[in-house]
Amino acid sequence: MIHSKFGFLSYEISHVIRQRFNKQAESIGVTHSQWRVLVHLSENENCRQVDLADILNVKPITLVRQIDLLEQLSLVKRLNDKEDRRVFRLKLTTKAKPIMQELWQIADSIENEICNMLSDEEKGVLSKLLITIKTQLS
Amino acid sequence: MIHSKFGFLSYEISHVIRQRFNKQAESIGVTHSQWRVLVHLSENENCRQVDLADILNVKPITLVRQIDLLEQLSLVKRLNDKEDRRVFRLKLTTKAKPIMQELWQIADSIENEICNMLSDEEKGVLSKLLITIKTQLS
DNA sequence: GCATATAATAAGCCTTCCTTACTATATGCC
DNA sequence: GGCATATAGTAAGGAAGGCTTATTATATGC
Repeated sequence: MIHSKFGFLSYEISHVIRQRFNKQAESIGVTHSQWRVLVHLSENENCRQVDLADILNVKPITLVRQIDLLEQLSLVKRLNDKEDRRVFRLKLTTKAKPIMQELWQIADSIENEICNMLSDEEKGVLSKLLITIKTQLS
Repeated sequence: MIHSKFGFLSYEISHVIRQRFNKQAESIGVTHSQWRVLVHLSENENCRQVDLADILNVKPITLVRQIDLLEQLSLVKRLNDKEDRRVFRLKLTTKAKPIMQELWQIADSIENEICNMLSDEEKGVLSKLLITIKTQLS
């Protein structure tokens, strides 16, 4: 039955979440995908584009476009690596910090809506199971 | 912590699943999104485009393009409604049936990979929680 | 010092999604 | 009957996310 397929369920859920996020973050000018880049970058500052693309599960060329946009928004900087002149090291700008806080607030508000549907225990179980899957998928 | 956010987790998981599905279904010429249309249509045969768009959580114009493509592949037919000349009723073609079986097999194989990561009990709990969320989200 | 590998990117394409605006048809109301 | 309003589908056009293939510059291994 379709309704018990994780593939479908996780898609349907993340689809709705993405839509809500995009709507609320529209005024900030950052999409859910771009926010995903920012978040993973903030956890891996100073990484190379090729590393971040790998973390994000996209091809390097896909990330190039996104970094281009984020650089235009002055949220991300490409810094030359001293040891390897081919590579850029990625950094969040100081301007990015407060904007990311706003984005986290949006994410939190959506997250809270979902959390209200579950008990504390259920929340814990769900997180654990999803983390298990995510870890093993990559 | 990012790693315990359902929004992120469900996205990351469905992102990987979508990629795998698209790769395996490439030879069939159907994307994950198009398959999503087919599945929801098969559960709501003879519905109007506007109804299906609503089910899929997309705007009618978005569905128009997808139906166009699926019609080109001879997987879906638009039938005139006798009572309301503005509407089309959507149907899967006979050609769609075997192709959907192939697609279900791909989906099942991906699903099984995930299921192997969990115990039977965990699977049941996860389904239940995700269904709770999905139901309340819409 | 040459062959091979790698990082970033350009060109160009497809799909998904949208906003806005149009056409045809239904429907409610006078 | 006839007009106002609502609704179903779609054209036009655009943004974003994703890709393949090929190019350039630089590293690196032999």
